[in-house]
Amino acid sequence: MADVAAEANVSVKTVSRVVNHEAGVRPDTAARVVAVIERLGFRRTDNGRLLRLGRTSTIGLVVEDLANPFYSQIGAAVEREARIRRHQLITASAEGSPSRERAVLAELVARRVDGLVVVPAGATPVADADVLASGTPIVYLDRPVRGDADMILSDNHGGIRSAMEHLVAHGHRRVGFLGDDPEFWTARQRREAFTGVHGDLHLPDPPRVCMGPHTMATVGEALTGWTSGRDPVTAVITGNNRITIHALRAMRRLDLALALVGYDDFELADLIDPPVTVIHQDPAAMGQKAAQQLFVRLLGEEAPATTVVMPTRLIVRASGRAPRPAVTAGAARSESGGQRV
Amino acid sequence: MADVAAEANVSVKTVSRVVNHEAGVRPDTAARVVAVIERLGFRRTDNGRLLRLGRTSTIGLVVEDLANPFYSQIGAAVEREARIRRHQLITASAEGSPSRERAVLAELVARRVDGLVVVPAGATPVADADVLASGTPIVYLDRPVRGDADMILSDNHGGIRSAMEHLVAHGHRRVGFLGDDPEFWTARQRREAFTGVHGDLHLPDPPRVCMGPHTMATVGEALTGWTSGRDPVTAVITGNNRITIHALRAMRRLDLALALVGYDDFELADLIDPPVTVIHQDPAAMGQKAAQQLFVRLLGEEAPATTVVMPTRLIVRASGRAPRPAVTAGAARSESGGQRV
DNA sequence: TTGTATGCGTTATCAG
DNA sequence: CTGATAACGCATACAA
Repeated sequence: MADVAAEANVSVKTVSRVVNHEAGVRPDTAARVVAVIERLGFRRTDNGRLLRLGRTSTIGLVVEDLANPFYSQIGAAVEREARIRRHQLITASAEGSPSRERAVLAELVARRVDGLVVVPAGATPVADADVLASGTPIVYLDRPVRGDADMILSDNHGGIRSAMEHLVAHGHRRVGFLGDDPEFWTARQRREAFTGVHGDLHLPDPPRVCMGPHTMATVGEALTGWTSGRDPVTAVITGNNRITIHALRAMRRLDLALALVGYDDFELADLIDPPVTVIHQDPAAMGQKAAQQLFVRLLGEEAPATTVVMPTRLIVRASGRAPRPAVTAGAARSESGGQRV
Repeated sequence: MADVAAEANVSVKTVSRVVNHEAGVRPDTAARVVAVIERLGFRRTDNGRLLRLGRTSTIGLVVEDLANPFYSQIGAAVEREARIRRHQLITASAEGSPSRERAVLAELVARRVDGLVVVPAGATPVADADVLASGTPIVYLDRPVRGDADMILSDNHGGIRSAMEHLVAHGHRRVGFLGDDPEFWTARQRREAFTGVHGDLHLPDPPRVCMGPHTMATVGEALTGWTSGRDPVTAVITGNNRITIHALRAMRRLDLALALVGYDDFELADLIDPPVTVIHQDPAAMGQKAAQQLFVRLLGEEAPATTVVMPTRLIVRASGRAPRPAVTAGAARSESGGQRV
């Protein structure tokens, strides 16, 4: 900028004015400056500007794994909202580790991002002290934290309930729940919803629950156990998209034909045989909501922290009906008249 | 930092030394400073530091759509490489628009990212002039650009060839190609590979090609056309993951049972009926390679631009064999002895 | 061992 | 309308 100023025989401030389209520059002066800018190929650097302005026009997003479709859809939505508002998005994976999450947040705070959207890791997430101290606005997503903060959550209880009611309506009484690592709040939440609804619907005790972390092997073992004894399970609910996939593979490999409702919709769920009934949360909508809430804060809104619970929707395909004929599931009273699901 | 200095009765420089763990500070002084830092909750801001240092420890990633698994896997890999090297990653979606890509790149250059990984948009991408002028190291990914630059590409020709050889080995002679928008270089590349190999293998002319942009409807129309006349097509190759999915849905809806090989692997391809044979590119490996190459440049490597072509791998499942019995595919000489695929 | 002066690139203030 | 100067938060060179 100094170069341009020297070349155009004006002060840096005048160049600054031209670059920022500020009023109060004589047209011919402006034209001269513009010409020099073109000739020298000058581009304003944001660093100095942002240092001076005290903002970075940057927001940070911290999730567990950017490659997981659930998070990548959140990421795409947050980035879009940011771009609309001329902000840039720094993304980081915490890889499920609370300590890494703290480190990543510290780095983002050090960089003075204007705000943060975080899917918190760990068993009982606490509003991050560093972030709190820095005063950086933050919106937590998918899982709540102890402390006063904006949160966008999903209706886990409602999702599980809709799944179980669906299964029961199709004659299932013995339903198993394959949950994720109880380290995750959502996993515990869904487990509690499962046992709660299990009681409400007067299903035969004990409720079968197997929490993760899961691999296809652990899922397979659980399913084998649940189906090999007396009173075999005829349906399972899986606690998230990864476990759904493990379960589908395990069922395929073990040649089990259980009814299934999966948490999280996934692409191609309709092309699997049978098409998979799922509890749909809308990650794009959640991400958008979180970003919007963050920008409300960035605009100086001082209202008390809000918690938004986003609804889920049961997408009925076929896997929630009675098991396939291959299995002799005496207890399952199929309602769908021999439909091969 | 000035506050801390004042409070501890030392100079800013001493605080700086303590913060950066530089040698040459008396332990008791350091302790005093640390105490004040704790008390005031001081955290160094990167802005000033980076302004002074002339680097930002930030790299940028520009792709078409962060929610597409192909790109989100690239994003996760690039972010991981960046994090290992204590850099942060700014991601942006160009949404397939060259003008938006230019705008996004200009913003990243203005922010003085240290380097860029870009999946270029547009028909004939040219090394971005702004980026070039700024001297920002850049690695292009998945599609080449005119001009001298590092590129990580995928072996599109080899991928298509492996798919066609597989289909021919399973008795198919009339194969259709459903490509993406010829706007994309990869789409054109794969189309050319298809027609080239089609000739090499002496398959009956004319080669059936239908380029996008595609919806399930356009894919359905193409498939209907190809299968309804005489000399019906018995197998199709799809040009990327989105088109594969359109094709699967269309075939399901139209009750067509064509052999299929899809470009790009996708989760659950093995659970579809029949399991989908795919040409696998490894987006994570491509992203990692691109980031590694970028960091080589960031370390000052001055070697001439390199182009790396990553191999593809045919993952054989079942969909590439003869069509299902439902179709009377006289021309398809199944080799798999009645196996029900 | 510690401090002073200076500069990174930009914008704000206020005087001309 | 234009410019000189200070300031943003930090690091470097050099001096004490």
